[in-house]
Amino acid sequence: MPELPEVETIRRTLENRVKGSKIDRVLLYWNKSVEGWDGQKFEDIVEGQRIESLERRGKYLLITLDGGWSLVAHMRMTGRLVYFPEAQVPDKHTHVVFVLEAGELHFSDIRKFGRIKAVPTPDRLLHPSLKILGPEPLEEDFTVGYLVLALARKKVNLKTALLDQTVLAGLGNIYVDEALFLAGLSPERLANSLSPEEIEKLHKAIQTVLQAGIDAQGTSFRDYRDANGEKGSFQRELKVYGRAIEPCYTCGRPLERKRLGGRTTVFCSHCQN
DNA sequence: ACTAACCTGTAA
DNA sequence: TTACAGGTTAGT
Repeated sequence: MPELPEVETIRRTLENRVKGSKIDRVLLYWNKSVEGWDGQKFEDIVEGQRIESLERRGKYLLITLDGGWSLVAHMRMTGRLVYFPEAQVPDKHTHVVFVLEAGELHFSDIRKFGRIKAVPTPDRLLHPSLKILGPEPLEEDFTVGYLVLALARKKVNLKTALLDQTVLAGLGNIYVDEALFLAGLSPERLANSLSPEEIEKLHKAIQTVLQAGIDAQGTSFRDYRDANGEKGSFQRELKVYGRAIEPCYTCGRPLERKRLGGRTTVFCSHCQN
């Protein structure tokens, strides 16, 4: 579910709610949602620690605690982190409850793919799956020059290349399709076949779409909610994702649906070349 | 470079 | 009943 704009929105809304507060207790309802580093028990690591800061890297949320540990969370498809000011009876999909000094933080996940792992704070970015991530698309190290180099060595189609988190951290199925539409590029194009002008358009489109997603507080196509339990609004601005067969807003022709890189891809074969 | 696996819910 | 869903990883 959450891609970069959604995780960033969770980070921001959560920061307002829980930064500085102490985690008194951890209640586990489904053990596989959490892992403790080196087999240490998750609850023992976390209980009694205060939340110092919240960061995001790609689609990962990093919650740093004051006792030398950090929580690395990934929501995968349907994970949510929602804050409640008052104690709440956990619903059937809530797998972890963090009881805070004031209020509770509930991790719920219908499909149970999401994970929260406790790691020593200095190692939080060295975790294998984080270490391999490409640059942050909205930071300065994501330059046109970088994208030129990164795409040059990919022998796959554009859709597959942009979903690859080692190329760029944080794009998922929604925002890749939207960025490619905005850039006027076909998802079927070979990643190493783009002209410098096309790469520049793509670079711009990726940043524009992600920033718009953040500004809209994410895309609530179905399950996504922020830390206040609120929906985002970017679903109202989607040009192609979820619109297969429907008319292209630019040319009126029906949008195409194809499976690329193992994911459903929607695009306009007339406007995207 | 594809596919299955991890899971549950919803819609066709 | 089957297909499919904002993701990642471990197998061919």
